[in-house]
Amino acid sequence: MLNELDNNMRLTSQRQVILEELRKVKSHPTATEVYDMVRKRLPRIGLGTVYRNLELLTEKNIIKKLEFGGEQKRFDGDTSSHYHIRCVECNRVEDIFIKRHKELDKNAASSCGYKILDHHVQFSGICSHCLPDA
Amino acid sequence: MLNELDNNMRLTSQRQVILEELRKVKSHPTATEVYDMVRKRLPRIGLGTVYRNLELLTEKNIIKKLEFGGEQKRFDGDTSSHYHIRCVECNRVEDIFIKRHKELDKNAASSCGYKILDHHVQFSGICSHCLPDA
DNA sequence: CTCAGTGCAAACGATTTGCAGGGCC
DNA sequence: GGCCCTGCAAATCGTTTGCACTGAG
Repeated sequence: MLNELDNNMRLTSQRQVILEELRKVKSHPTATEVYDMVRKRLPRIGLGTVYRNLELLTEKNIIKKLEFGGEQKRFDGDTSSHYHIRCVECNRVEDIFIKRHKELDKNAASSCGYKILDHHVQFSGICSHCLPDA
Repeated sequence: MLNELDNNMRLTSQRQVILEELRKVKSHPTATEVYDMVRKRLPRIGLGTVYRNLELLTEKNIIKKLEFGGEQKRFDGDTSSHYHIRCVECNRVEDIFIKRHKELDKNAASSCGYKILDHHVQFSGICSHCLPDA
């Protein structure tokens, strides 16, 4: 694990625990949530350290930063390409593993002068927990 | 214009000018940018008023709030359903008018227990202004 | 040893809010 | 004339950063 690190990046316990905790869940936690998770194992860790490491791991493509609507950014320990859905009731964010629509990029390319690099699809809906009481 | 307002929503000059300025451009300005645009016509307007009105117009579906990655939220005077692309170099955001992919919603629905309400596609790429010097 | 990384606290930037006055309906 | 809305400023919230110290390599 973390063999993806640069030679001059150190494998600190903080960094290791942050990554482990993030990979343990599928809930796309915010920085504060990661902080809380990690603090159970490293009570003296600072929130700044969490932010710094999440940023750094994102730059190295070891994790992914999700820039959803809403206030806080979320982080995903799964870097495989997939879409996301957010429940408009409880704000839960879950993965959607459907095949990437390559035509989207093609269609977009022909409709504008951009060189298309990537796309992301965010669905919004109501999750099974929130549906019954609607 | 603004006949979409509730009976108890007042048509103040601030509100009117904010909407007019927003509809005038296709640049998806941030709240501060709207503030600057509006201030040329209403020099004494407060930033808080701009935020309050943008929020309110969003709730009434008269404008749209775009929650892109990055720091500030952007606003779109065009509420018709369309996708967006952001230039990773200059952060410009432009419209992509390709047909909505209905299959996306269908595929997503069958892959999760959600009731799908909507989806949005954000492309990232490099715009024509930034391409030559790459 | 050295220098990247840490904890802590202060700084920051975007957005929100409390309040007293103002003007639309 | 009521009350929605405004300007202003202070407050809030997520995130970033400066600094002196620590510990990985």
